[in-house]
Amino acid sequence: MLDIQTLRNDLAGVAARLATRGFVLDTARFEQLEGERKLVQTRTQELQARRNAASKQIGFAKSKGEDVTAIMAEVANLGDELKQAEAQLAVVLAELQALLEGLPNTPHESVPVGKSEADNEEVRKVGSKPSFDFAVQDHVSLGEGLGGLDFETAAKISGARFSLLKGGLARLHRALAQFMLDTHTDQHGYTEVYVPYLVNAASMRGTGQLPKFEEDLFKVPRQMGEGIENFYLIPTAEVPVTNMVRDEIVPLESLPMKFVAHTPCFRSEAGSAGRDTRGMIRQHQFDKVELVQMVHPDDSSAALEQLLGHAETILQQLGLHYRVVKLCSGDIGFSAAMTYDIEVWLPAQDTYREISSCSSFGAFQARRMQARFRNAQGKPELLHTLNGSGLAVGRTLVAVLENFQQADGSVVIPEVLRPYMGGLESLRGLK
RNA sequence: GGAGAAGUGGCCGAGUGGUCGAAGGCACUCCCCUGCUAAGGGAGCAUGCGGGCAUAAACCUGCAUCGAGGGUUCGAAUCCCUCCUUCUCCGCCA
Repeated sequence: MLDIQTLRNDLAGVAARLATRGFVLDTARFEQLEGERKLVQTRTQELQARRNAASKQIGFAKSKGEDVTAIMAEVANLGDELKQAEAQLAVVLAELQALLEGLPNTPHESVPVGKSEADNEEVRKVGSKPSFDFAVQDHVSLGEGLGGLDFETAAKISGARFSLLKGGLARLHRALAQFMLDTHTDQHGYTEVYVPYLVNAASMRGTGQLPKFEEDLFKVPRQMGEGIENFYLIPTAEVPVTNMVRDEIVPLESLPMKFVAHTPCFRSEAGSAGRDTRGMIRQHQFDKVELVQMVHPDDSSAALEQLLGHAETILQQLGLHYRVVKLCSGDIGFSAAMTYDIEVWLPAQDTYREISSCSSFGAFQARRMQARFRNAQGKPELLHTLNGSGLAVGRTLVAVLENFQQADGSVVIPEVLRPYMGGLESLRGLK
């Protein structure tokens, strides 16, 4: 959520910055709502003040045994007017809030201006493309050849966009997650957390998935008293982990907070019918190791570079070729102020595919969540949040399969994973 | 699932219709005293949103907030209803 003060003080400026990401801010509507709010709020508070003063008088007079009928009569007339004003105020505030919650974050000043993916900036390439003297297979035929990847059974059990891993492949998948977790906890100073996979609407609102992107989420209705309230399956660990600090005021000394979590992620992929239908690239369920940081506002830029480096370490240690892309203003996500994508080389597709997305959100999420720290002056101040995949486990598995495949259809296991694989050096025809 | 108890500021904890946004304590900040450690005295110290303000801080002021949402009342932390959460006991269970 953007700071309403900023909107009041520099509406045109905010509109211009939002325009760089292709968002049109209805400034006239904001001004109209804001004007109405000011009017109604002032009037409501005036009425409340009068009522409070009169009530106080009544109490005071009664305690002295005086007659209060005169004041009572005066206050009685206030009632209806006040109720009406309060109701009107509630409506205006709700509209204003809805408008505010629908506004995306303003891009950081360093973000390149652009319309789409095509305008993203390549920051660097690391490593080099592997060369093959045979016709490469994609991960689907490799996995099926190894007997460890079974989409048909997954489809029978659940439907399209699910996968089933077996034997060595299932273990490799687990090994990847373990390796990532161990690296981030042992070498990068993150605290591992295990978190709920079903969260409430307030949490989704806090990180910005709600109210705008409900169609991307899996909803689980449940009976709550007389009504229905929804749980939501997390689309990323960012949601539960970041919401750990919702409605909290943490001490200055606790910053930066760095958490890592391995969770499944669930996405309805509502808008992507027909895209990436083959293989494990785009699934309703996939595992991800997620890095989350809560930092002092002064440190968030440096923290993003650091977090990006942590994610890159995984690819480097696995020996995978990748590039880092800085997303342009038109391509960054709703809540993000700045985003780097890490794209891994996939030889069978002859292209780079996103395997991690590292973003800084400034105070955008913190403001929605009222997540604060006590600053040096002792005053509560919004903290800054960041997160990034480190990495998407399913896509990493795809990358390992495709990049380390051999002519005979076997796959060499990267050395750093072998301790997690019982010393196994390659996957071949496992049952 | 059944029975009971409880949810108050950073923390502990008083408060059952009226100068209560809230006693007292701890923690914290400032000052005084004290030649270490410790102790003593005084003051300050919730959050959000408005207005003063055309701008940052400070300050003054109004409103709201005592788990959440409704209700009763001139007035609710306090009474009523619904819900949520936590704790204890019983049952069930990975």
